[in-house]
Amino acid sequence: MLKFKNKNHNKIIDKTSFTPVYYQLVKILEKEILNGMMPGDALPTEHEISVHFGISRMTVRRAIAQLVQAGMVYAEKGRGTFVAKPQLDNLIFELDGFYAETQQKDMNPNSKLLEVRIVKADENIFKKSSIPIGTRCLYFRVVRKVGSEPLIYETKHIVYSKKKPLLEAELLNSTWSNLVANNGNPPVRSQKTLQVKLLNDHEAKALQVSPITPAFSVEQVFYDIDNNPLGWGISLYRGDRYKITSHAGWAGENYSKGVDFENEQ
Amino acid sequence: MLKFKNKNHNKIIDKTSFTPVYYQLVKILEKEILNGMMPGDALPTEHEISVHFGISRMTVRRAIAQLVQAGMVYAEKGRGTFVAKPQLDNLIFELDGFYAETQQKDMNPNSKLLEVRIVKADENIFKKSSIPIGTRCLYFRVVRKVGSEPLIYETKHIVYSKKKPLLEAELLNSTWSNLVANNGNPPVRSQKTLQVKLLNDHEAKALQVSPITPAFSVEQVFYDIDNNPLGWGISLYRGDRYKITSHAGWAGENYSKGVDFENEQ
DNA sequence: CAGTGGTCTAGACCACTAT
DNA sequence: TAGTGGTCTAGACCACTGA
Repeated sequence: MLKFKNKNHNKIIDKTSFTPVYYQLVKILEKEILNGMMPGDALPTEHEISVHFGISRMTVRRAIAQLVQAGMVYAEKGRGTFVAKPQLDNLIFELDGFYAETQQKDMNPNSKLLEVRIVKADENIFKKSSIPIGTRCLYFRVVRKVGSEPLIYETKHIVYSKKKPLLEAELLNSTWSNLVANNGNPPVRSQKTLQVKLLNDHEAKALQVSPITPAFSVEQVFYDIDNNPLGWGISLYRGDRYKITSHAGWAGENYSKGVDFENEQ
Repeated sequence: MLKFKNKNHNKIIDKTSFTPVYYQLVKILEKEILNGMMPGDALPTEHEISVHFGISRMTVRRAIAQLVQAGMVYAEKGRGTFVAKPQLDNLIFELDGFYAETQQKDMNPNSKLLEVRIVKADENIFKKSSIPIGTRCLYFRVVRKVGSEPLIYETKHIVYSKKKPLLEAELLNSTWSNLVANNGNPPVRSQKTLQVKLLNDHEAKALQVSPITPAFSVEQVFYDIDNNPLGWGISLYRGDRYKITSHAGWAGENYSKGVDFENEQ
């Protein structure tokens, strides 16, 4: 019997199952680690595991690789594989939902185009985005609402091409990267900066809040494959309405992560 | 000769090299994709690649798996493997540096303990952290500075155990998760919330800024393996000094990501 | 020295896609 | 039906660790 440090292991792998063997093993090892193993404890060797379950060592390695990827274990050449200490001090926030959350949920999301026009990039735009001075850009401002409540204020510049004129509906509904891709030269990378800012009078008015309301500022620059800037935008998210949650470590069943914008306090 | 859509491929794999074959192939494929392939284009089949380079299909699969992991390509059963469209609209910010950056850089980082005492968890603490009302907690407040400039204001509660008394130096210098681990019941997961807040008078005074300064608020709760809360803390980062940068898409050489706290604007 | 994880091979069978 | 990616095997050799 294979010993997982504290107790005999009696799980079995069903080779006829539709779920892959390596994945069954991942789940077995996860459970074994969660129930009674401590950081630093050694897992059985790959050879032991493969013999015990009657599977190939390559399959065992695939399962372990997945646990390494998840940060649950680490392997050391010539020594063994060990339970890792959960990494809890690094903070990773995913802001996918910043946009998506407002869109779903039959909350009547809607947007208002405040201004559109063609501008030539000036010193300021160049400094922020490295778009060369004089470049013709499509400039527009949008307020995004849920119901009658404004939540996001966006200011964007897109390097202009006559190829395809953009319709108002596109400006409001396309994703940022799709808009930037408009001229056929697709963006392949983007640089983002997250800051906190106090809204100025103008922004506060557009968002219908008092001018001293704090806000998340997300600034993005998109580049094509040759590192030419294609677009630059700043989105302001009302700080009184948005918070970002994140989770780290060995997730239990109740894993969650996302953005709320309907919060107390 | 293997055709990578646009041109003949003349790279070669050195099987005697110290760098693994699969990794050489990853780099070759990356270069091939960056130079002239577009999202949606098909890669050569795994079989074609293995024959062309004279390597096993399993090794080819390992290289491709790495590209899938990186989000550069995607595979479809029965169809083939294709170049992916870079995901640029989801925002992922890593705040590892929030702490680390201030520590390095011979910038004379230093911390000041404002208060320590034992408290019993009240209604408010319970609501924020789910630490049961009445639980004895170590409560302390710290200001972290670089040189003479205060940057971070922290308020923390740790579920108290008599096991190991904590020294002042530990409170100031240990990582948050190490402090929480003090009582021998290690934290295995944490929940975090990022918000923007206006500093109140008390916080602003501690950070030596005007009270209407906005700040990042990072709130963390640590749990043990049985989902018992072990600690709860709020860190306030001066919004005028911190910004968080992030990068997405097909990284060129000049990949960068992190936290700056010495910024213009 | 024996044991470990890291790499790699040359097959095999499968489910799926397209024709 | 032919071709694709997904899984799995039973070996092999290597570099590294520890006694």
